[in-house]
Amino acid sequence: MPNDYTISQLAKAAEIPTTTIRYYERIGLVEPDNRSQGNYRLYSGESLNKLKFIRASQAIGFTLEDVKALLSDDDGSIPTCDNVQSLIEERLADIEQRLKDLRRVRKVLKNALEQCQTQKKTDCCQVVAELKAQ
Amino acid sequence: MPNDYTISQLAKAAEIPTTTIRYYERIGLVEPDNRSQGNYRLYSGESLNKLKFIRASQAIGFTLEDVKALLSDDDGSIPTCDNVQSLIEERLADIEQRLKDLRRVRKVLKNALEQCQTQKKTDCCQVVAELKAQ
DNA sequence: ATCGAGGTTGCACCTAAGTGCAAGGTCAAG
DNA sequence: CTTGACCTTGCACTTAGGTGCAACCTCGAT
Repeated sequence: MPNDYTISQLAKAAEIPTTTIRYYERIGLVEPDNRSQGNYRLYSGESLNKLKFIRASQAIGFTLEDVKALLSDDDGSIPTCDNVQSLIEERLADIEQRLKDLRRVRKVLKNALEQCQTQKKTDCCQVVAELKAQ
Repeated sequence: MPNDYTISQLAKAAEIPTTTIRYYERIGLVEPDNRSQGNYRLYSGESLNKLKFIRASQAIGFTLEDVKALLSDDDGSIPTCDNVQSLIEERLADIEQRLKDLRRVRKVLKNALEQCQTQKKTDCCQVVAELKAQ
């Protein structure tokens, strides 16, 4: 793991646009570890890990605000167990709810589609009316 | 079903803020059926149905753009069967994918939480490191 | 020394689905 | 005829997660 990335090297390694990395800096997520003479941002391998962590966290549904909370406490220190645990629990509850909603919606749509198909297209748009009645 | 609602009467009946109704008008979703002398918007029961339909469609995951397509074709006429059907099919595929993603995420989070709990809180934030490895 | 690639900053803009506000017009009751 | 509730318009702002651009700076190679 090299220890001095320019922003575009980091971007390439993390598969994130440089503009997005600067955006993360703006919102206080990732800071360069250093600056070159010419004021170029310089990053360590740590930063690469951090970026990967951010993307992984996003992929499992955390917002960037959540990630910020996961990465550091209010006072800038390491987050407490309770913080981490309750964030995870919140996300889980959230996900269960979304699963429930999606299954309900899937049922409605499947019904509608079936209607759509059995109507032999003579009055498929009946379906729209059906949806109205939901 | 009365036949002349002012905007706030309609809003109350549909349980949608007046501001939102005006917003729907701005984006071409719902137009008042008439105007009073004083230039007040006047709506019919049809409009009430339309609003209910919009909310029902949103609840099953259609965007307002989708709803627009469901409510009228490009030329302003009734949508064709094919239009309706393919919109529904798209939404279904979408939902299946989201269900898959959410189940995966749920698994990751459940693992993390378990780690979190079995660590007896001595090093709960290990979990963060685990997530990094995803 | 100069050229092009890549860096810097600040600022504006994007989507989606609204919300908020100000300045003014209307309506019904008292 | 005034008061208060409701309506009108237009415009700006919101959240989240970025993208795009202009004007300028730096670096390495030729």
